Amino acid sequence: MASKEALQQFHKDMISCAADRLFQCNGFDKTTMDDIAREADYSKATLYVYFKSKDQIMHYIVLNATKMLQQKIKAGIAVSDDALKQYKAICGELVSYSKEHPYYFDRLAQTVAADSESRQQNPVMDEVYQIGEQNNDLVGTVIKNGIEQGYFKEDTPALPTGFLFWMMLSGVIRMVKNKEEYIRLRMGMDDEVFLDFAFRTLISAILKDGILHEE
Amino acid sequence: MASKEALQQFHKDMISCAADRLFQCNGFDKTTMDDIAREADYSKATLYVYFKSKDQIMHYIVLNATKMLQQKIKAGIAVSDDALKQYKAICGELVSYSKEHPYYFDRLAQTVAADSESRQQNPVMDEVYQIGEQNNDLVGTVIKNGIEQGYFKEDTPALPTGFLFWMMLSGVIRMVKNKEEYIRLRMGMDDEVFLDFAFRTLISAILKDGILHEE
Amino acid sequence: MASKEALQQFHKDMISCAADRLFQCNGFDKTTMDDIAREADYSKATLYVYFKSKDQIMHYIVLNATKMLQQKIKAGIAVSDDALKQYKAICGELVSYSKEHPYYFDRLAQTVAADSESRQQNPVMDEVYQIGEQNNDLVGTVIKNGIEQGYFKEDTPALPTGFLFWMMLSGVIRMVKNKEEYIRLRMGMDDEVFLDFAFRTLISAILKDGILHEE
Amino acid sequence: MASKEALQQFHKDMISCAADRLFQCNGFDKTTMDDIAREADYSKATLYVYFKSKDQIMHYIVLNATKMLQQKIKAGIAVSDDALKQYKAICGELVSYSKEHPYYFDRLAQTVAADSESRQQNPVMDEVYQIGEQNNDLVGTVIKNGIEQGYFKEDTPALPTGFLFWMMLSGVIRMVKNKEEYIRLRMGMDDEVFLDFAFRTLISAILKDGILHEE
DNA sequence: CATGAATGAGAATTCATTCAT
DNA sequence: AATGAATGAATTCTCATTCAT
Repeated sequence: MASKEALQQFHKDMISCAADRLFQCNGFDKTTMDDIAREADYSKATLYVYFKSKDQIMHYIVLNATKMLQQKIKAGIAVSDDALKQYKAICGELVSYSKEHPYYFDRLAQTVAADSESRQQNPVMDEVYQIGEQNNDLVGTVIKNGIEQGYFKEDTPALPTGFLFWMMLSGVIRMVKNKEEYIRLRMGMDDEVFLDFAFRTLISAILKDGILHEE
Repeated sequence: MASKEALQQFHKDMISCAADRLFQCNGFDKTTMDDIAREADYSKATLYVYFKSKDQIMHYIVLNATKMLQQKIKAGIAVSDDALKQYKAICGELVSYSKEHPYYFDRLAQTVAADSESRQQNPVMDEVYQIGEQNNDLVGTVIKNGIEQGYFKEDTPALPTGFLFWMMLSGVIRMVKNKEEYIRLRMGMDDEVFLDFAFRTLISAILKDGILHEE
Repeated sequence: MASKEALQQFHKDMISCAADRLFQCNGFDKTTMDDIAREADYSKATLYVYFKSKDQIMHYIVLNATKMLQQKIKAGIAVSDDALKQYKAICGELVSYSKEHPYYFDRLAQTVAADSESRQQNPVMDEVYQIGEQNNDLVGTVIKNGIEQGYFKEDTPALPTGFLFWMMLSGVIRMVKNKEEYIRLRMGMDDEVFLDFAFRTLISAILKDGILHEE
Repeated sequence: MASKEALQQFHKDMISCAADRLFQCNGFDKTTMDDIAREADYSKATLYVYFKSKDQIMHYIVLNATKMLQQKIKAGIAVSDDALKQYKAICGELVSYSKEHPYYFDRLAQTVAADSESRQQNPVMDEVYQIGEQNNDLVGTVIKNGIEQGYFKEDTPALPTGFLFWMMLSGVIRMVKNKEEYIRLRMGMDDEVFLDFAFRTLISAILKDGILHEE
């Protein structure tokens, strides 16, 4: 039976997914363990068999989300060697990711905020932080590629720009999710259209001639 | 006595300021009415004389913060007729504002998210929303100015770009606040330097020649 | 209104007395805060207005009991200058005390057992301990009197004997309370008669001629 | 296979010993079945194969402890025909016993408290009670011996005195265990020295001339 | 027999809110 | 208006016990 550990995994995922759904709708504090038990269709006590505390559930979710996000970024980069195509792919992945885990960006921002002190005490938080750094580096690498490939201005500092892009992209995605209605009403745009506009505008900031030439 | 209402105002401000301080430190959910009463030096029951509920305090704070933010944006615009100077001024105001009300950006993002339905039921939230729209328009106006003054690309859509800038700027400011340490460690930059870098990078996206010429 | 503090006192006493009753019947662990609230006819939340925790209630009870016990011992000593009469009076007081607070001796033994470390952290426990020491000294004083008055063997060490008597007396009282039925059945003695027998036997151990001469 | 029952015995002992260790350290209520399972290195469910409930484990321990105590007392008596030597031997046995099962004295005192009604419903408790009676009788026998041998006052009532001695001895041993530190600090005595002092003082109470002549 | 897994029934504690004065 | 006091309704977490395998 290889299933012993797999079964544990299965239950942890069942629970954390249910929790994730509720956290997304109502927020962490307003979601109770009773709610999670009901949503996951386990007894409340069973939750504590798989997770030591409510916080641990959150950490587990964030860690998973972070790992998945990294997969997406890597997948985006793997699409091509061309920096512009990589950028587009990453943007696409981020959007698809934000559809799957709509509130993850908010949560990630809060979690990674944890100072080094509290991270030291919490190995999960620390792992999240480490992966976050790696993600920044990955985006930085794309920028570097783009400079070498002659797309981006030569004086573009890869790492800070990578980090900045990461922040702006995730910030925009986060907010667009909340303002779909507003965007449609005021700008007559679908949220996907608006995001595409955002991605193009942002990349223009470092393009050599300031203009994105689509193939 | 015209002071009747003024006195009410005074107490409301006393309480909401105390609450704001605590919300910023510990978050909304982790702040109790007891905490607020202690911080404001009122009895807990008195809080309920001036606010119907804890949520009402939050709404009041957000509304005030939104209004103040608008003041800041207007002040930034009033600085000059030159769009670039206005942009810079607004960025500066946003940063100074985020120092004074660090927690506001987060809260605003969440609050304004409220859909039209819940806004209808809550006049305060609706007012917040209205002012938020006005703020977007204000930024849009600056963009329009910049186009007319020949700084920005002619095909820049003023309103969406204004909105996008607003989202990106506030997103960056929010996250930088949480990652000061990381930025210093990994990029060797002060947070203010990084923010300046961010503002310059962003504006390059719509500058005609993609380059910001400082005077 | 001098009653402000007095009222607080009143409620604390109401609650702690109710708790005491339940602790005595069912033990500390098996008594819940709900039980106490019901018994005292307060809401459970109100209990926490007057006591920080369940433990605090226990501490309060023990402290009070200890103080009252000291009163009794002092009263017993005050009865006369004659050591034998003092001894008898103290024994009587202890018995009457054990009727009023039947389970106190058990609890005291446990509480005072606390090592100096945990006492340091708990001022109430420490106070209990201090008073306990004073009680030992008081009994020691009686022994000393008795030696001087020629009742007791001259080589009787006052302090250790005082302490020993205290332990044996309280031990016997504790156990007799639990074994009334057994004593009646097996020895055909009322518990009071048995206790009297115990007190006489014990004092014989240090009487000069080993015999208690009643007046 | 005669071992069927022996094996059951073995497991029951494994479990009850583990439980005993934990009860002694942390008390009955603060020891969980999980703790016991871990300490005994059985699965928690297996505990229920051998004991119907947590209470049953306690009862089993108390019964065993009571039986062992009886062994000790009998051993003490067997040492000699001389009542004084028997007394000393019993005292020594009690002390050694209290070192091995420090928590037992407390528990015994509480358990035996059970009234005849609840004993009827619980055969184990009843057995404990029966053995307790026998123990009292055994001590009573020693007293009787001592009277016949001319050591003790002729009017000493054997049974009540036996019982009294049992209570006082166990009471002292119990409390000394908790107050070692205090005794060392205040009286400059080792706990064993103090106990020896206690035993000598107590026996003096019934010695014909009130003085213990050591050989 | 042995046990991993699941859980019902609490347990202590908290807190926003009400109300009589 | 201001508040001390009181509390209902949760909330997180625990644990003895059961049961299918």
